[in-house]
Amino acid sequence: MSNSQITIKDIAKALNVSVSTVSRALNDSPDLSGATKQQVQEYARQHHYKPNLLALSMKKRESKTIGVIVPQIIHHFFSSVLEGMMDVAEKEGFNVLLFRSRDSFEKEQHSVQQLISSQVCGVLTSIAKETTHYEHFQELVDNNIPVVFFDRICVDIPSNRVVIDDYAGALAATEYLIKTGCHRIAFFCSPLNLEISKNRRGGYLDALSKHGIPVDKDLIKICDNYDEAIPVATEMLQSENRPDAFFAVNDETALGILHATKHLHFKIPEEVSICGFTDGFAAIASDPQLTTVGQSGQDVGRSAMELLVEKIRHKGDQPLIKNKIIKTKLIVRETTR
Amino acid sequence: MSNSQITIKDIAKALNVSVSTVSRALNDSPDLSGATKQQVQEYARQHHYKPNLLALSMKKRESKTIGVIVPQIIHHFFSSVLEGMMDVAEKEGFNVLLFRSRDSFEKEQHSVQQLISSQVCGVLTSIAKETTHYEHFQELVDNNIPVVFFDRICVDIPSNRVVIDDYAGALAATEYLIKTGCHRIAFFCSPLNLEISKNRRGGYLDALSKHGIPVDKDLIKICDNYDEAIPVATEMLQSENRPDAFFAVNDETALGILHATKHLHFKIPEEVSICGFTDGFAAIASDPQLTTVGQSGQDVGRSAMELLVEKIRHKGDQPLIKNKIIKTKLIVRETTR
DNA sequence: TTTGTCAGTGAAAACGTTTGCGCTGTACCT
DNA sequence: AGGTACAGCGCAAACGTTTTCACTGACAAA
Repeated sequence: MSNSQITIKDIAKALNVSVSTVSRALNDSPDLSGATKQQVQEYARQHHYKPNLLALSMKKRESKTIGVIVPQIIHHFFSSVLEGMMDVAEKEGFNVLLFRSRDSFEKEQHSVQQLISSQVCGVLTSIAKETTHYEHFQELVDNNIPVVFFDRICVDIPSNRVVIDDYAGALAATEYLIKTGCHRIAFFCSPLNLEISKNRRGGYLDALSKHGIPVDKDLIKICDNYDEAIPVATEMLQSENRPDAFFAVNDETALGILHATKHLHFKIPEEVSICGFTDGFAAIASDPQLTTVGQSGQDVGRSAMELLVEKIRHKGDQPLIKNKIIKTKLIVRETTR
Repeated sequence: MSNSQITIKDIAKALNVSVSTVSRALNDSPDLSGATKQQVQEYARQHHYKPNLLALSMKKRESKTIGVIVPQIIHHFFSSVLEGMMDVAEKEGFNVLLFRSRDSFEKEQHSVQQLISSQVCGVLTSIAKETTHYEHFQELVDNNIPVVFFDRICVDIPSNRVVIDDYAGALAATEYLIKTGCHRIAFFCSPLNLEISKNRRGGYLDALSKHGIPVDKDLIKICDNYDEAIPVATEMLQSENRPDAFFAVNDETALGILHATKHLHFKIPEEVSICGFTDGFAAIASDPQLTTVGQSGQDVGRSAMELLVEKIRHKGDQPLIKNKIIKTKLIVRETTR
C-alpha cells in the first residue's frame, strides 16, 4: 500500500483531460492525437506513473501472477526448480507468488485457498509428504485455474505433470551397482505415498529382478535424510549379512550413509558402494565424491512453467493432459567402482 | 483468472438480499440479525466462496503482500533467508511475491517497478552485485513503501537493515587461523562494491594488524566461486611463497580451494588451513569437513521480515531506522588445526 | 395518538482501470 | 449549401469489495 502513488486520475486532473484519454494515451491507442498522447506520456514519465496492477487485474480479470507451492525452500532440488521457474516466468511476463507447505497438509490447503483468493492465473506445485487427499487441488480445477504438478505429482487430479524419470534413473543406478559387482544393495527411500518413492522403488526392484537378485525386505528402509541415515546405515553395516551397496533417494541421505561408512572404516567403493539421487553441490564437495543420479531441478522448473503458461494461453481449448518427463543422468564419481 | 469464482453478488442474488448484507454477514458484523448471518455464511461455505483479494486490496488500499528480491535462489544462504522469511510471513498473514535479480541491475530495477505496481506493502531485498546506484530503491521510499535490506545492504537509502556481523565473523576466523599458527593467510572475496565484502575484508585486515602481520596484497583475490577458486588457489599454492591458510568469503569458494589443495597433495590442516563462510550443507559433506563461519540465513530472513512487518504496522510513526546484526559463529571442523 | 429509539437492511460511492458508445467539430465530397 | 465521414475526446459502466448514510418498521415511552 502506498499513500502517494500517482494515478491516472491525477494525471487527468493535472492535464485537464478525461481519465479515458489518459488511459488511451498510455496504451498508445490509435484514436488519439499525437500531441495529446505525447503530453500525457511525458507527464506520466516525469511523475513516475506506474499502473496499478491490482486495478488492472480486476478489470481484465486476469492477474498475470502464478502461484507456486513448494514443500521446502532450503533444499537443493526445490530451490533449483524455483530458479528454473523464475527463468521462464520472467521471460513470459508473469509474477510469482510463493508459498511453502513444510510438507504439512494443512498449510498446503491454506496456500491453495490463498492462491484462489489471489486470483492467480495458474498454479505450480509439488505436493506435501503428508497429503493423501486432494479436494483442495480439485477446487483449483473447479475454479478453472490451470495446475501443473511437478516432481511429487497428484495422480487423482486431471492436470499436467512434470516428473523426473525416477523409474529409469533408479533402474540405471541399480543396474550400474549390480554390474560393478554389488549384489546386496540397500535402498533408502521416502514414504510410499509419494509417487517418486514408488517409481524409484520400482526401478530398484526391476533392476534386481532383471538380474535375478532376490529382494531382501530388510535392505529397504524408509529413511530420507542425513541425520536419520547415519544410525540406520551404521546398524546395517554392522550386521553379519551387511549390504555391499547403498542406493538412496537423495544426496543428503547418501551422504549420511557415506559418513557412517567412513566412520566404520569400510573402504569405499571397494567394500561398499554408494549412490545418491539429485546431484547437488554437496555431491561434488564430498570426499569421495558422490556417484549420483543427476536430475536437473532447473529443467523441471522451466518445463513446469512452460507447460503452465501454454495451458493458460490456450485456456478453453482442448483440455488435453500433457506430461513431461525429465531425463536423469547417472553421474559416476568415486563412491562406486 | 477464473471464470467461475463465486462472488458476493452471486450470493446476494441467490439469497435475495443486498450485497452490503452479504458483506456484513461474512465479516460477522454485529448489526445483522443472527438468522441472516447464518444463512449467508452457510451458503458461502457450501459454495466455497472465497473473497477476491484483489478487490479487497483495492478497496482497503493495502495488499497484505510483501515483495522479496533475491539475487539468486539456488544458493544455500539465500534459500535459507527465504525460508526464514516465509516462517514469519506465514505467521503474520502476508503473502510473498518473489523476484530474482540474477545480480543484474536491470532486472533488479524492473523487479522494483513490478513491486510498486503490485502495490506490495513492503519490500525485502539484497542488492545485486552489479548495482551501484539506487534511484529505484529511492522510488520505493518516495512511494512510502517500507524497505528492509538484508545481507547486501544499501547504505544510501534510509531504511532498516539486517546484516550478518561480517566484520566480527571475519575477524574471529582470521584470528583463529593466526592463533593456530598460520601467518600467510590468503583472502578470497567478492567485488568490493558490496558492503559484505568491505566488512569481511575489514575483519581480515584488522585481525592481521592486531597481530602484527603485514598485509600482502598478493594474498587478496577477488574470487567468489568454486570453479574460479580452483585455478587461482592452485597458482598461489605453487608459488614459492605460498600461503599457509585460506579464508574465503563463502563455502563454495573454500571448497574450490580445498579441492585444489588436496589435488596438490598438501596436508590439511597441517600444511594448509582453510576456512569458509556460510556453513551450508556442503561444509559437512566435504572431507575433511570445512571449518567455516556459520551464518544463519534463516535468522536473517526472520529478522528482516519481522522488522518489515513492524515497520508496516507502525507506518507514519517515527521513521526511526533500526538495524539488526545477526551474530556469526565460528564452526571449527577439520580444515583448520 | 404521537414521538422517539433502534434493530435490520439497502443504496450508492469509492478504490484505479479499460472500453463501448456517443458527442462535437472539422474537412471533404457532391 | 447540404450531407457524410471521421478524428478526437468525454461519459459512464464495470470488475468485487467495504462502508457511510439513510431508510423502514416495530416497539416503547410519553
